Amino acid sequence: MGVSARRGAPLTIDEISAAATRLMDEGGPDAMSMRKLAAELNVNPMSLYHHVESKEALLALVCTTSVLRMPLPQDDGSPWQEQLRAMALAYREHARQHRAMWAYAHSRPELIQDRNFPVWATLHRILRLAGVPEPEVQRMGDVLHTFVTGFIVAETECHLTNDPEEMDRTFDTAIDLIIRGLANRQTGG
Amino acid sequence: MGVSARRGAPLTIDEISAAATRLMDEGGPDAMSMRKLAAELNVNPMSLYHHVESKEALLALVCTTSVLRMPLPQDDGSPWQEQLRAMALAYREHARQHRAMWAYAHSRPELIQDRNFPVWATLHRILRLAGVPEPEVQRMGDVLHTFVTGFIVAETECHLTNDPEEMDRTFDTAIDLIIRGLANRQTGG
DNA sequence: GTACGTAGCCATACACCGTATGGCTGACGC
DNA sequence: GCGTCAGCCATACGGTGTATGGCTACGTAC
Repeated sequence: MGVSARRGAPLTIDEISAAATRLMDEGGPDAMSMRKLAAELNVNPMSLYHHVESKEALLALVCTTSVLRMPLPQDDGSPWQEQLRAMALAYREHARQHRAMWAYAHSRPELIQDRNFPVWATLHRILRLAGVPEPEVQRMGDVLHTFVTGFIVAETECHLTNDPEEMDRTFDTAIDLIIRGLANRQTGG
Repeated sequence: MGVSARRGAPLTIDEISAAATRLMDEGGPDAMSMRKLAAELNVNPMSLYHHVESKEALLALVCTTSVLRMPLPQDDGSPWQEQLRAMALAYREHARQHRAMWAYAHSRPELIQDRNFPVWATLHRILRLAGVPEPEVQRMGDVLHTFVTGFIVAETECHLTNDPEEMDRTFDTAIDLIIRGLANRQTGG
């Protein structure tokens, strides 16, 4: 029923999403233009709008599907410090593969505010493991998330050193600071 | 020599910068279009380019002048914990007044990477006061900056709670976590 | 006074953007 | 055969940043 004149098969949302992700990764939201995307898919720009409500909606889709694919550390019985570090590293790796997407997602509150993403369950689990009392889990989770996110955005946006070794040391310093802050909730000043 | 036909006085860079800041605060970098800016100043769009190299350069100017105006805590002899908190609050206040600018600045590495901004001297001073050994001051400063920035971006971009009281509690949790992490550099795990 | 350089300004134009509108085509149910 | 509708697309509108080149009026030199 009305397949594209220039293509054999009809468009699919997955195809669109994949191409959009590529354009996004290559040049950010400005480079991901509906026209370029259509050209890439060998389709008229307006055809995209049969599968997607708007550019904004498409970018939201791209962000959420990507986040949902991010691997998270399972509870393997290792100490919470290890698991926390592993989770931060997962974030870091994901951000490195999708720098522009990260920056963009943070300008869209509704994409971040949603606490139903599995990320949050994992983070809260680790915090309970670290002995954070229940009424503080949500708040502490929010704080840690902003810290790790802030660090990783800074790293991927090149606000810090360019030396990879020094960068790793800085990452360790960051995680250690968080871990010490968490570990000394009772004793600390 | 060639004053605008529609205005009495010639344009000034300060005037342009001020209007650009206003547009930026109101609707972010997209709303700050050269055409709207020109209309606001009752001038032809192209006239702006006699005072400014490009939109990008103008936004860079807007960001840096604004950051330089941000008030910073002086060393009043109070404990480093107090001064650190005061500095975070200064950031917070500034971000609240210029949300969009903050988000934008963080997509422009060269605006953040410059360690000559007075912000850094103040931060490093406080860290020395907290007993951070000299070789770690720079690194720890970078880490703290990413943490505080991450938190404040999250707050101003509404990634967290909407309840102001809960927001203040979350802010305290964040600062306390940092302070504990710093205070227990030797003893902590 | 008059010629020239030039700072400041602006009209026009180009290439790009997102998308509203409305019409085409061809598969499907009846 | 006929209606419906999914999929696609041509056209057009109003927006963007800015390259180009020309206008005006002032400051200076002669």
